[in-house]
Amino acid sequence: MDRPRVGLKDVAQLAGVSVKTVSNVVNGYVHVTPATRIRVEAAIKELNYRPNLTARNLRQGRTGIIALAVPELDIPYFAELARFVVAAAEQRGLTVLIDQTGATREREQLVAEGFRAHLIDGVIFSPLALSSDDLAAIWEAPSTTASPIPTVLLGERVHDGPADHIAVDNVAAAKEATLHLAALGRRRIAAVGAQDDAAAETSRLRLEGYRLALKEAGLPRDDRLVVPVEAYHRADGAQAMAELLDSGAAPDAAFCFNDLLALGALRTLLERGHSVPGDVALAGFDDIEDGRYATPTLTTISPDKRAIARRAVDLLADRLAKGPLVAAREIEVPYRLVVRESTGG
Amino acid sequence: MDRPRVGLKDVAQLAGVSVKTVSNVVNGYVHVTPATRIRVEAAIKELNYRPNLTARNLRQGRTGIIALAVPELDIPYFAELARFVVAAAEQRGLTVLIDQTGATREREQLVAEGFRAHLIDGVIFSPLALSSDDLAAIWEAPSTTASPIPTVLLGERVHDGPADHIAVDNVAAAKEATLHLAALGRRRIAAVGAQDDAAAETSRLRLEGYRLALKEAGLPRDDRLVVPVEAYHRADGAQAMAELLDSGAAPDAAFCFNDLLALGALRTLLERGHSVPGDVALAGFDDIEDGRYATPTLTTISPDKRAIARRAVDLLADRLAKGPLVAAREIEVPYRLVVRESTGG
DNA sequence: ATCGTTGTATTCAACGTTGTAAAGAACCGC
DNA sequence: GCGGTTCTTTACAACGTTGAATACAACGAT
Repeated sequence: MDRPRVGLKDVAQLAGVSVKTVSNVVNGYVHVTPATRIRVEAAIKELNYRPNLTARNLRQGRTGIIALAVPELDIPYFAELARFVVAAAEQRGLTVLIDQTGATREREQLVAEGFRAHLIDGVIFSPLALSSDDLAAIWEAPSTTASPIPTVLLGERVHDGPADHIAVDNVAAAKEATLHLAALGRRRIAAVGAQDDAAAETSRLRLEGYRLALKEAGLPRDDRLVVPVEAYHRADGAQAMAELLDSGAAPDAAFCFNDLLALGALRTLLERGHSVPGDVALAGFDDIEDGRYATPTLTTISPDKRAIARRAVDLLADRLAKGPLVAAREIEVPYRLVVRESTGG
Repeated sequence: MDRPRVGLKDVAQLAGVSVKTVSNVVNGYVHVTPATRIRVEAAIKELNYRPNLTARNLRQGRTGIIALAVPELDIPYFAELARFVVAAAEQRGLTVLIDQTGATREREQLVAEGFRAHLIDGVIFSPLALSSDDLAAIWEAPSTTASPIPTVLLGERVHDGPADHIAVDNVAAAKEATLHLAALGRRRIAAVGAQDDAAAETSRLRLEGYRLALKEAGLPRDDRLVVPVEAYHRADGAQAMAELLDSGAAPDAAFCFNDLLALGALRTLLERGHSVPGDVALAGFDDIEDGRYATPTLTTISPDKRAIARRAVDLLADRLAKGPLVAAREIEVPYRLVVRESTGG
């Protein structure tokens, strides 16, 4: 490693001024003579000086890095979200470090406990494996002294926790999607994506919305139409739909708890010669780009991902500035039902 | 910010030893009496001490962070790649910071010039907008003193540059895909994804492979079958296929330079009532999960993404350890043609 | 002239960590 | 016991930066 490290000191020497003056120039401090400023800038250029961010961070006690903790990057919803988060953070001068939890309890726990503390200022966290109770437990007794790392939660909500929270109204959205299917005249509407796991808050809420919709539409509740899944990937959707068809439950529509499940289900339906939406209408959740190019295109609930990202970064930046004094905030972002071909749009 | 920062000092005081001793315990230094070790560990636990990575990094001159610079995270190929890179890096104790260039010259230039120097130790870089010449130019005259940041290039290759390089044999792969289409008896095979931009090395190589295949199969070269695109997204593929069909070029197959283009093209074909592979057979490149669930499923070239990621991290880690002395290395990773329904597999 | 005021530049200490050198303790062989 | 070795711990100085306090001019206003 023979990289010749250039520091303020070297620049100062070359320009014939003090270290601090160079620092002032670099940071755009006002009271510097044009003459010295020019001299210093020339020296900076000549030596190709770059401020050492590590040192700056150490001095200032903050790193300007925030973490985005998501299950997996190759889940399109999270990839799209990540893009918006990175963009929003950049606008505020923050750098995003992405942490993949793989949706495992172990890794999510690390995140909640402040893994990489001192390296990141805060975290935007989308937990899947941890329940609200888990999170609450971690935050209540992490230690006697340190307060938890500033956190913005996406999806899960922790009552009375220190973290801000952003989400769409899952119940209302799921209900609206299901009602849309009912409005097409479908009577045997399946729900794909139930999860036993107590941690699966999202699944619970969407199932609740689905059931409310059935009731409101005057449709009977038939639990054979509710299909559990391992995870929310295409493969799970495909398998779930296969089970559903094999079970003889004879659905004429399905509300899938996310778009990947819907795309998997779609694949199974088409593979077996069913027509969509003719035989079975399909609706998903997330509005990933994928669904806009599937054939048929996918009806879905479209949460405002840009808003989620922007507000998450805003909340976090605000909390970083103001400290843990600010009470936890609760933000609801809008969504809309996008009707496409898979429900005969 | 009333986060009570706990440092080695505090632990040392509580345990009644020197700061350095605590540091030794933390770093697993051998010569520490069991007795003191226990005392120190107790103190660490009581205060919930976490080493300040920033300070450690400053002291050691390296951060343990590497950047992965990709065009956009929500391009599935890069999302999948990112997942593998993050995983591989973690195994080596490195943290990955993801930089989105948006495929813009400006941002890619920053990356090549060592943006965030001092914050990252090295970078795995997948350039789209910069040509080999651009990169070479940047590396040759960045400054008289500083050497460029350790870099592993994915895709683009810079002759005689200081960066390691990893890629599949684009020409051979493209040729194989095209020959596969020819072997089905297709005679009017289109190429979707040409780009005028001199920077588009990937496009050039795949086009070359396509043309070699035509020659080898004894098919005439018809440039009306070569369709240029703006970018490599689904929308571009959809539009390109529309133009192709409208132009009267009457293709009976298309080799798309990536899977997203193929999926876009597929959408257009189905939307207009053409059958795939009946009327037009389709092949893509990248083997993103998406293509495995499309209907029809997508024939594609599958580069070994896990290998790309692992080797990229290996090369970078090696270079970090050994410094710029090591000569630039050239790695070719394997690929295979995966035949699926879109070519009647 | 003298005193403040304002503008410019500097010195000093500190952020939390670790490498180096060296001090102190314990033990060995003679 | 004495010099020498090994083990354990420590003091100190750095890494590169910036905030606080301060020195030094130059300038009006008294």
